[in-house]
Amino acid sequence: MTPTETVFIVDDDATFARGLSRLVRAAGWNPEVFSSAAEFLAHGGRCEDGPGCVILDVKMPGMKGPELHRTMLGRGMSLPVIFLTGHGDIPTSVDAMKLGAVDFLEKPVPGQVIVRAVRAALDRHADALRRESERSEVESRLARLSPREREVMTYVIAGRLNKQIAADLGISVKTVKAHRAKVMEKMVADSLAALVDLCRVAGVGQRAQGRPT
Amino acid sequence: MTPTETVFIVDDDATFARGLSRLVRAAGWNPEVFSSAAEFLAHGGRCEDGPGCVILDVKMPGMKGPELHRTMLGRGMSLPVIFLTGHGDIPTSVDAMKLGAVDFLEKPVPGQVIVRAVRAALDRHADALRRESERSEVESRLARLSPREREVMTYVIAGRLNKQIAADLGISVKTVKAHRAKVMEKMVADSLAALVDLCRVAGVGQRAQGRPT
DNA sequence: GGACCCATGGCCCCAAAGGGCCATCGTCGA
DNA sequence: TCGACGATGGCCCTTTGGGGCCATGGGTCC
Repeated sequence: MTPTETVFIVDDDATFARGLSRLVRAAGWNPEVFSSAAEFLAHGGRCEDGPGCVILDVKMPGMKGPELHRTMLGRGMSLPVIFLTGHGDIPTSVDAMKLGAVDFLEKPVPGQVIVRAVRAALDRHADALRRESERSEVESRLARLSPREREVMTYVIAGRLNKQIAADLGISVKTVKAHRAKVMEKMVADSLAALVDLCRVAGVGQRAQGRPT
Repeated sequence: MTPTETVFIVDDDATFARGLSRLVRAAGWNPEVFSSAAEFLAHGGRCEDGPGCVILDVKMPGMKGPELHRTMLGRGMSLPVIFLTGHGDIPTSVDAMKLGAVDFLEKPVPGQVIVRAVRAALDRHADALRRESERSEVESRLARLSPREREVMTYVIAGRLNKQIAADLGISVKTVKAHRAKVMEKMVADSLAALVDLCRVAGVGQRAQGRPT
């Protein structure tokens, strides 16, 4: 079964939201409607089993769409945002896009346009989730390393030889080997190349040698 | 000396362009004015010695700003674009931002706002140039590899042992070693880690092992 | 035709990495 | 206090990788 793709709809206009909800359902996604930013934030925008996105009304009583967008970013929520607005202006749309909104549409919007935007948003989120899951997997492995192991690892992925690392750290080659072996085991890397890749995924220790000219 | 930062101004309104030009110069950058998209394209937007950006008027006789933007992207020009417009609309601004425009401003714009946008655009371009120069350096090294060497390299950065590569290619370990040595020499990599890094910069052969769960 | 590059590979040797076995300390939690 | 674990390291042996030296054969470019 296809993992459920959830489309959160945050709009104070119940009638409009219902229409959107139907559209979303008809397109094969799972709509969830909220009538205010606060209500949405209380729920947390969790969509356990798959990618999702949010369709935000710009103009709502209480917290406005753009403000909610910023709040979401501040909380580290990666849910892509699509704005819908009745009376938007350029600065608002530009700011929204700068912050990574997928689209900024003016009502009335043809259903097809919304569907396309949602599709793009869901795809983007699916990518983000993939990258994030890889990254967090690597992070959890990194977390299992002892400080010393991690230190040795940074030397290893910098291309240093065991003897050099030993000299730098003032310890014996045997000990470096021991740490190194532990690193490979804990990181579940079966080769130096794999270890370097894993570290790059997590953004650890860039560049093993001087940059090119 | 600071490398010259060039700000191309494409606007059919000569008076406005002159004002912009003065503003840009006062901010310490080098302005270059063009009165039409065609004129700018003919010049090519080359700014030899440093980062640059373009300030485009949306509404011009002949090719419009957004059209020029697309043309630039089609030609692989990495110059960041800032739009200025008198009568813009949301779809235009949103499309421009989706295509990577740095900003989309409505006239009249406070000089300070323009300066900030240009600063951001120049910084972005400087980054892009840095990455591009690294990338092209690696590409040129890759281009020096013989097909066989490159083939061997993909196995190497996938974490395969020489004996495994030899078996896979049906050749002797000695030959693999020879190719491998040539690869390290031509790529100017002094360690496996460095080689992997170089390849990642150029987007060659991702992931040395299965992805995490 | 000679210079050069590429692909191939045998022989040999050394350096480096991997790993087993064992041992000592010190810390920390049960 | 015992046991787990991290850090350290000696000894030893095997597998790999790196290179030197040399050779063959096939192309290509002046």
